[in-house]
Amino acid sequence: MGIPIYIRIADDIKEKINSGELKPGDAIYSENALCRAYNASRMTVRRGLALLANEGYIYSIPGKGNFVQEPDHNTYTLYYNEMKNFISSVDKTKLLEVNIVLPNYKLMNSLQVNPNKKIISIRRLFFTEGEPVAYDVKYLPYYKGMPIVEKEIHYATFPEMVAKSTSLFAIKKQLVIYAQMPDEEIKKHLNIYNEQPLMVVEQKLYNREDKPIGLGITYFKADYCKLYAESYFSDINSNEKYKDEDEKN
Amino acid sequence: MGIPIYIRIADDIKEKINSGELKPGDAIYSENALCRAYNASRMTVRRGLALLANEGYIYSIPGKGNFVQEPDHNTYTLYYNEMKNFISSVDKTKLLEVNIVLPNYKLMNSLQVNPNKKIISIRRLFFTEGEPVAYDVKYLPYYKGMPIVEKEIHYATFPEMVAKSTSLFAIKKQLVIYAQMPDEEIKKHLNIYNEQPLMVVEQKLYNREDKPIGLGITYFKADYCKLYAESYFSDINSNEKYKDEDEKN
DNA sequence: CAGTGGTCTAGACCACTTG
DNA sequence: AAGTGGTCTAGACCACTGC
Repeated sequence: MGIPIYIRIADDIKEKINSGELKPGDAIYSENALCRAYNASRMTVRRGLALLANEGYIYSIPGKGNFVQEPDHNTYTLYYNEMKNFISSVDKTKLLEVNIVLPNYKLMNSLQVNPNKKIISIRRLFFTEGEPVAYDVKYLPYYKGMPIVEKEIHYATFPEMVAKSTSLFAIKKQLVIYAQMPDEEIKKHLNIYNEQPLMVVEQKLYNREDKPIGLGITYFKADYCKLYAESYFSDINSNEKYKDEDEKN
Repeated sequence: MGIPIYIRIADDIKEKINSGELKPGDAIYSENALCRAYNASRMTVRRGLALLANEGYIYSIPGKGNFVQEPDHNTYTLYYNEMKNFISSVDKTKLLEVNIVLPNYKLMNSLQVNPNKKIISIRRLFFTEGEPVAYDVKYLPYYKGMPIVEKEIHYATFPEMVAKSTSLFAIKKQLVIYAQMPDEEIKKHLNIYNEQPLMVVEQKLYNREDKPIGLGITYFKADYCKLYAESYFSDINSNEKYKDEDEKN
């Protein structure tokens, strides 16, 4: 049969955990016991256990054994792209303003810069099918040799704008998400006449040295922004390619 | 030196990727080449590469090689607990109503049940320091032997309420997050007198067979709900325990 | 002390891609 | 045919926990 042993081991144990036969805190059979049970070498058994550990199912205590992990049910995978969310896609942007400013107190704090540091501020409107759907402000501390091209200003997402020099891998990001009523200026830009709230997404970018390299605040018309998240582990179970054979058994 | 070889291999390659020396699409040295370079066996080299693959840095094509992955900069890790968010913690709940209802159209659709299926509906208020901060509704299809105890109704989070029978592992969850104005009933319950929006979080739970087993909708007063998310890979870099030694080099 | 997990080796065979 | 990654073995030594 084509299913690798380590996958079978992982799936079997996973099944025991999902079905409740093994509960958080319970010990797994020892690696040597699993070797005998599956007639496999220890490296193969350990590979199976490594899979489970990566997916958050088990943890190990050296000298004691492998144990079922308490699942973290507060952690989700969130998909967020300022230009493309669950219900709408930005197809046009309008540049309202590009400016060099000095930081106010909040910016100094957020970007960890001194009061004399020049900050590039970019204000944009996002459109979906002719309708203004979001008002967007980006602040980036100005560093030498920072090439901001017109095309980027219009269509690049924030990480793409900032990551010209370093690799996108190196960038750490934080989001803070909340609801808010629009002020008069935003109401004007987004054509809001009734009482309608905003979804606000603050995006903060850090470089490899944990230094802030950008702050973006996007104000979405509530109607045009739903965010979507799902359980952290969407079961990377028996790597798809074995799914069919799996069902036959 | 105490740092395992496979960690060193992974860190070295990670460094090349983070610094931009290796770009997405580039090929890594072959496994055999890395064996020679680090004077290590192939299993050890492969273990290092497995680390990188797990963290999304590289992927492999059998027969060809290992390649640097295009980073997914739209994926975040979101922390969400209905009882405890970024800025406030629920310290009291008030049960407004527990009811057995028949599903309306939206519920039938959401929970994939027929019109005669009995649904348990639970309406609660969440308080923080005496202040009502959220209005919460849960719908769970009623199944035999479903023990809902008073204590759970007050203080359990949704996954905990539902997961009495199966393991929490088996539960898949989806969140949809949006902003909305409160209707009159919610305004009343949450003591909202001015124009203040709500953060709404819909939480849908599925069992192992992908069948919906619960729908929860939580309406937070905007002031009391900020959600927080960060880059998917918070650098599980050189496993903490090696951090110090790492810096010495 | 025996048993556990953590690291590592030096081979093997396979399926695949490339020239 | 040579090189690549994918799976697997049968050992080894270590540090650790428990009795």
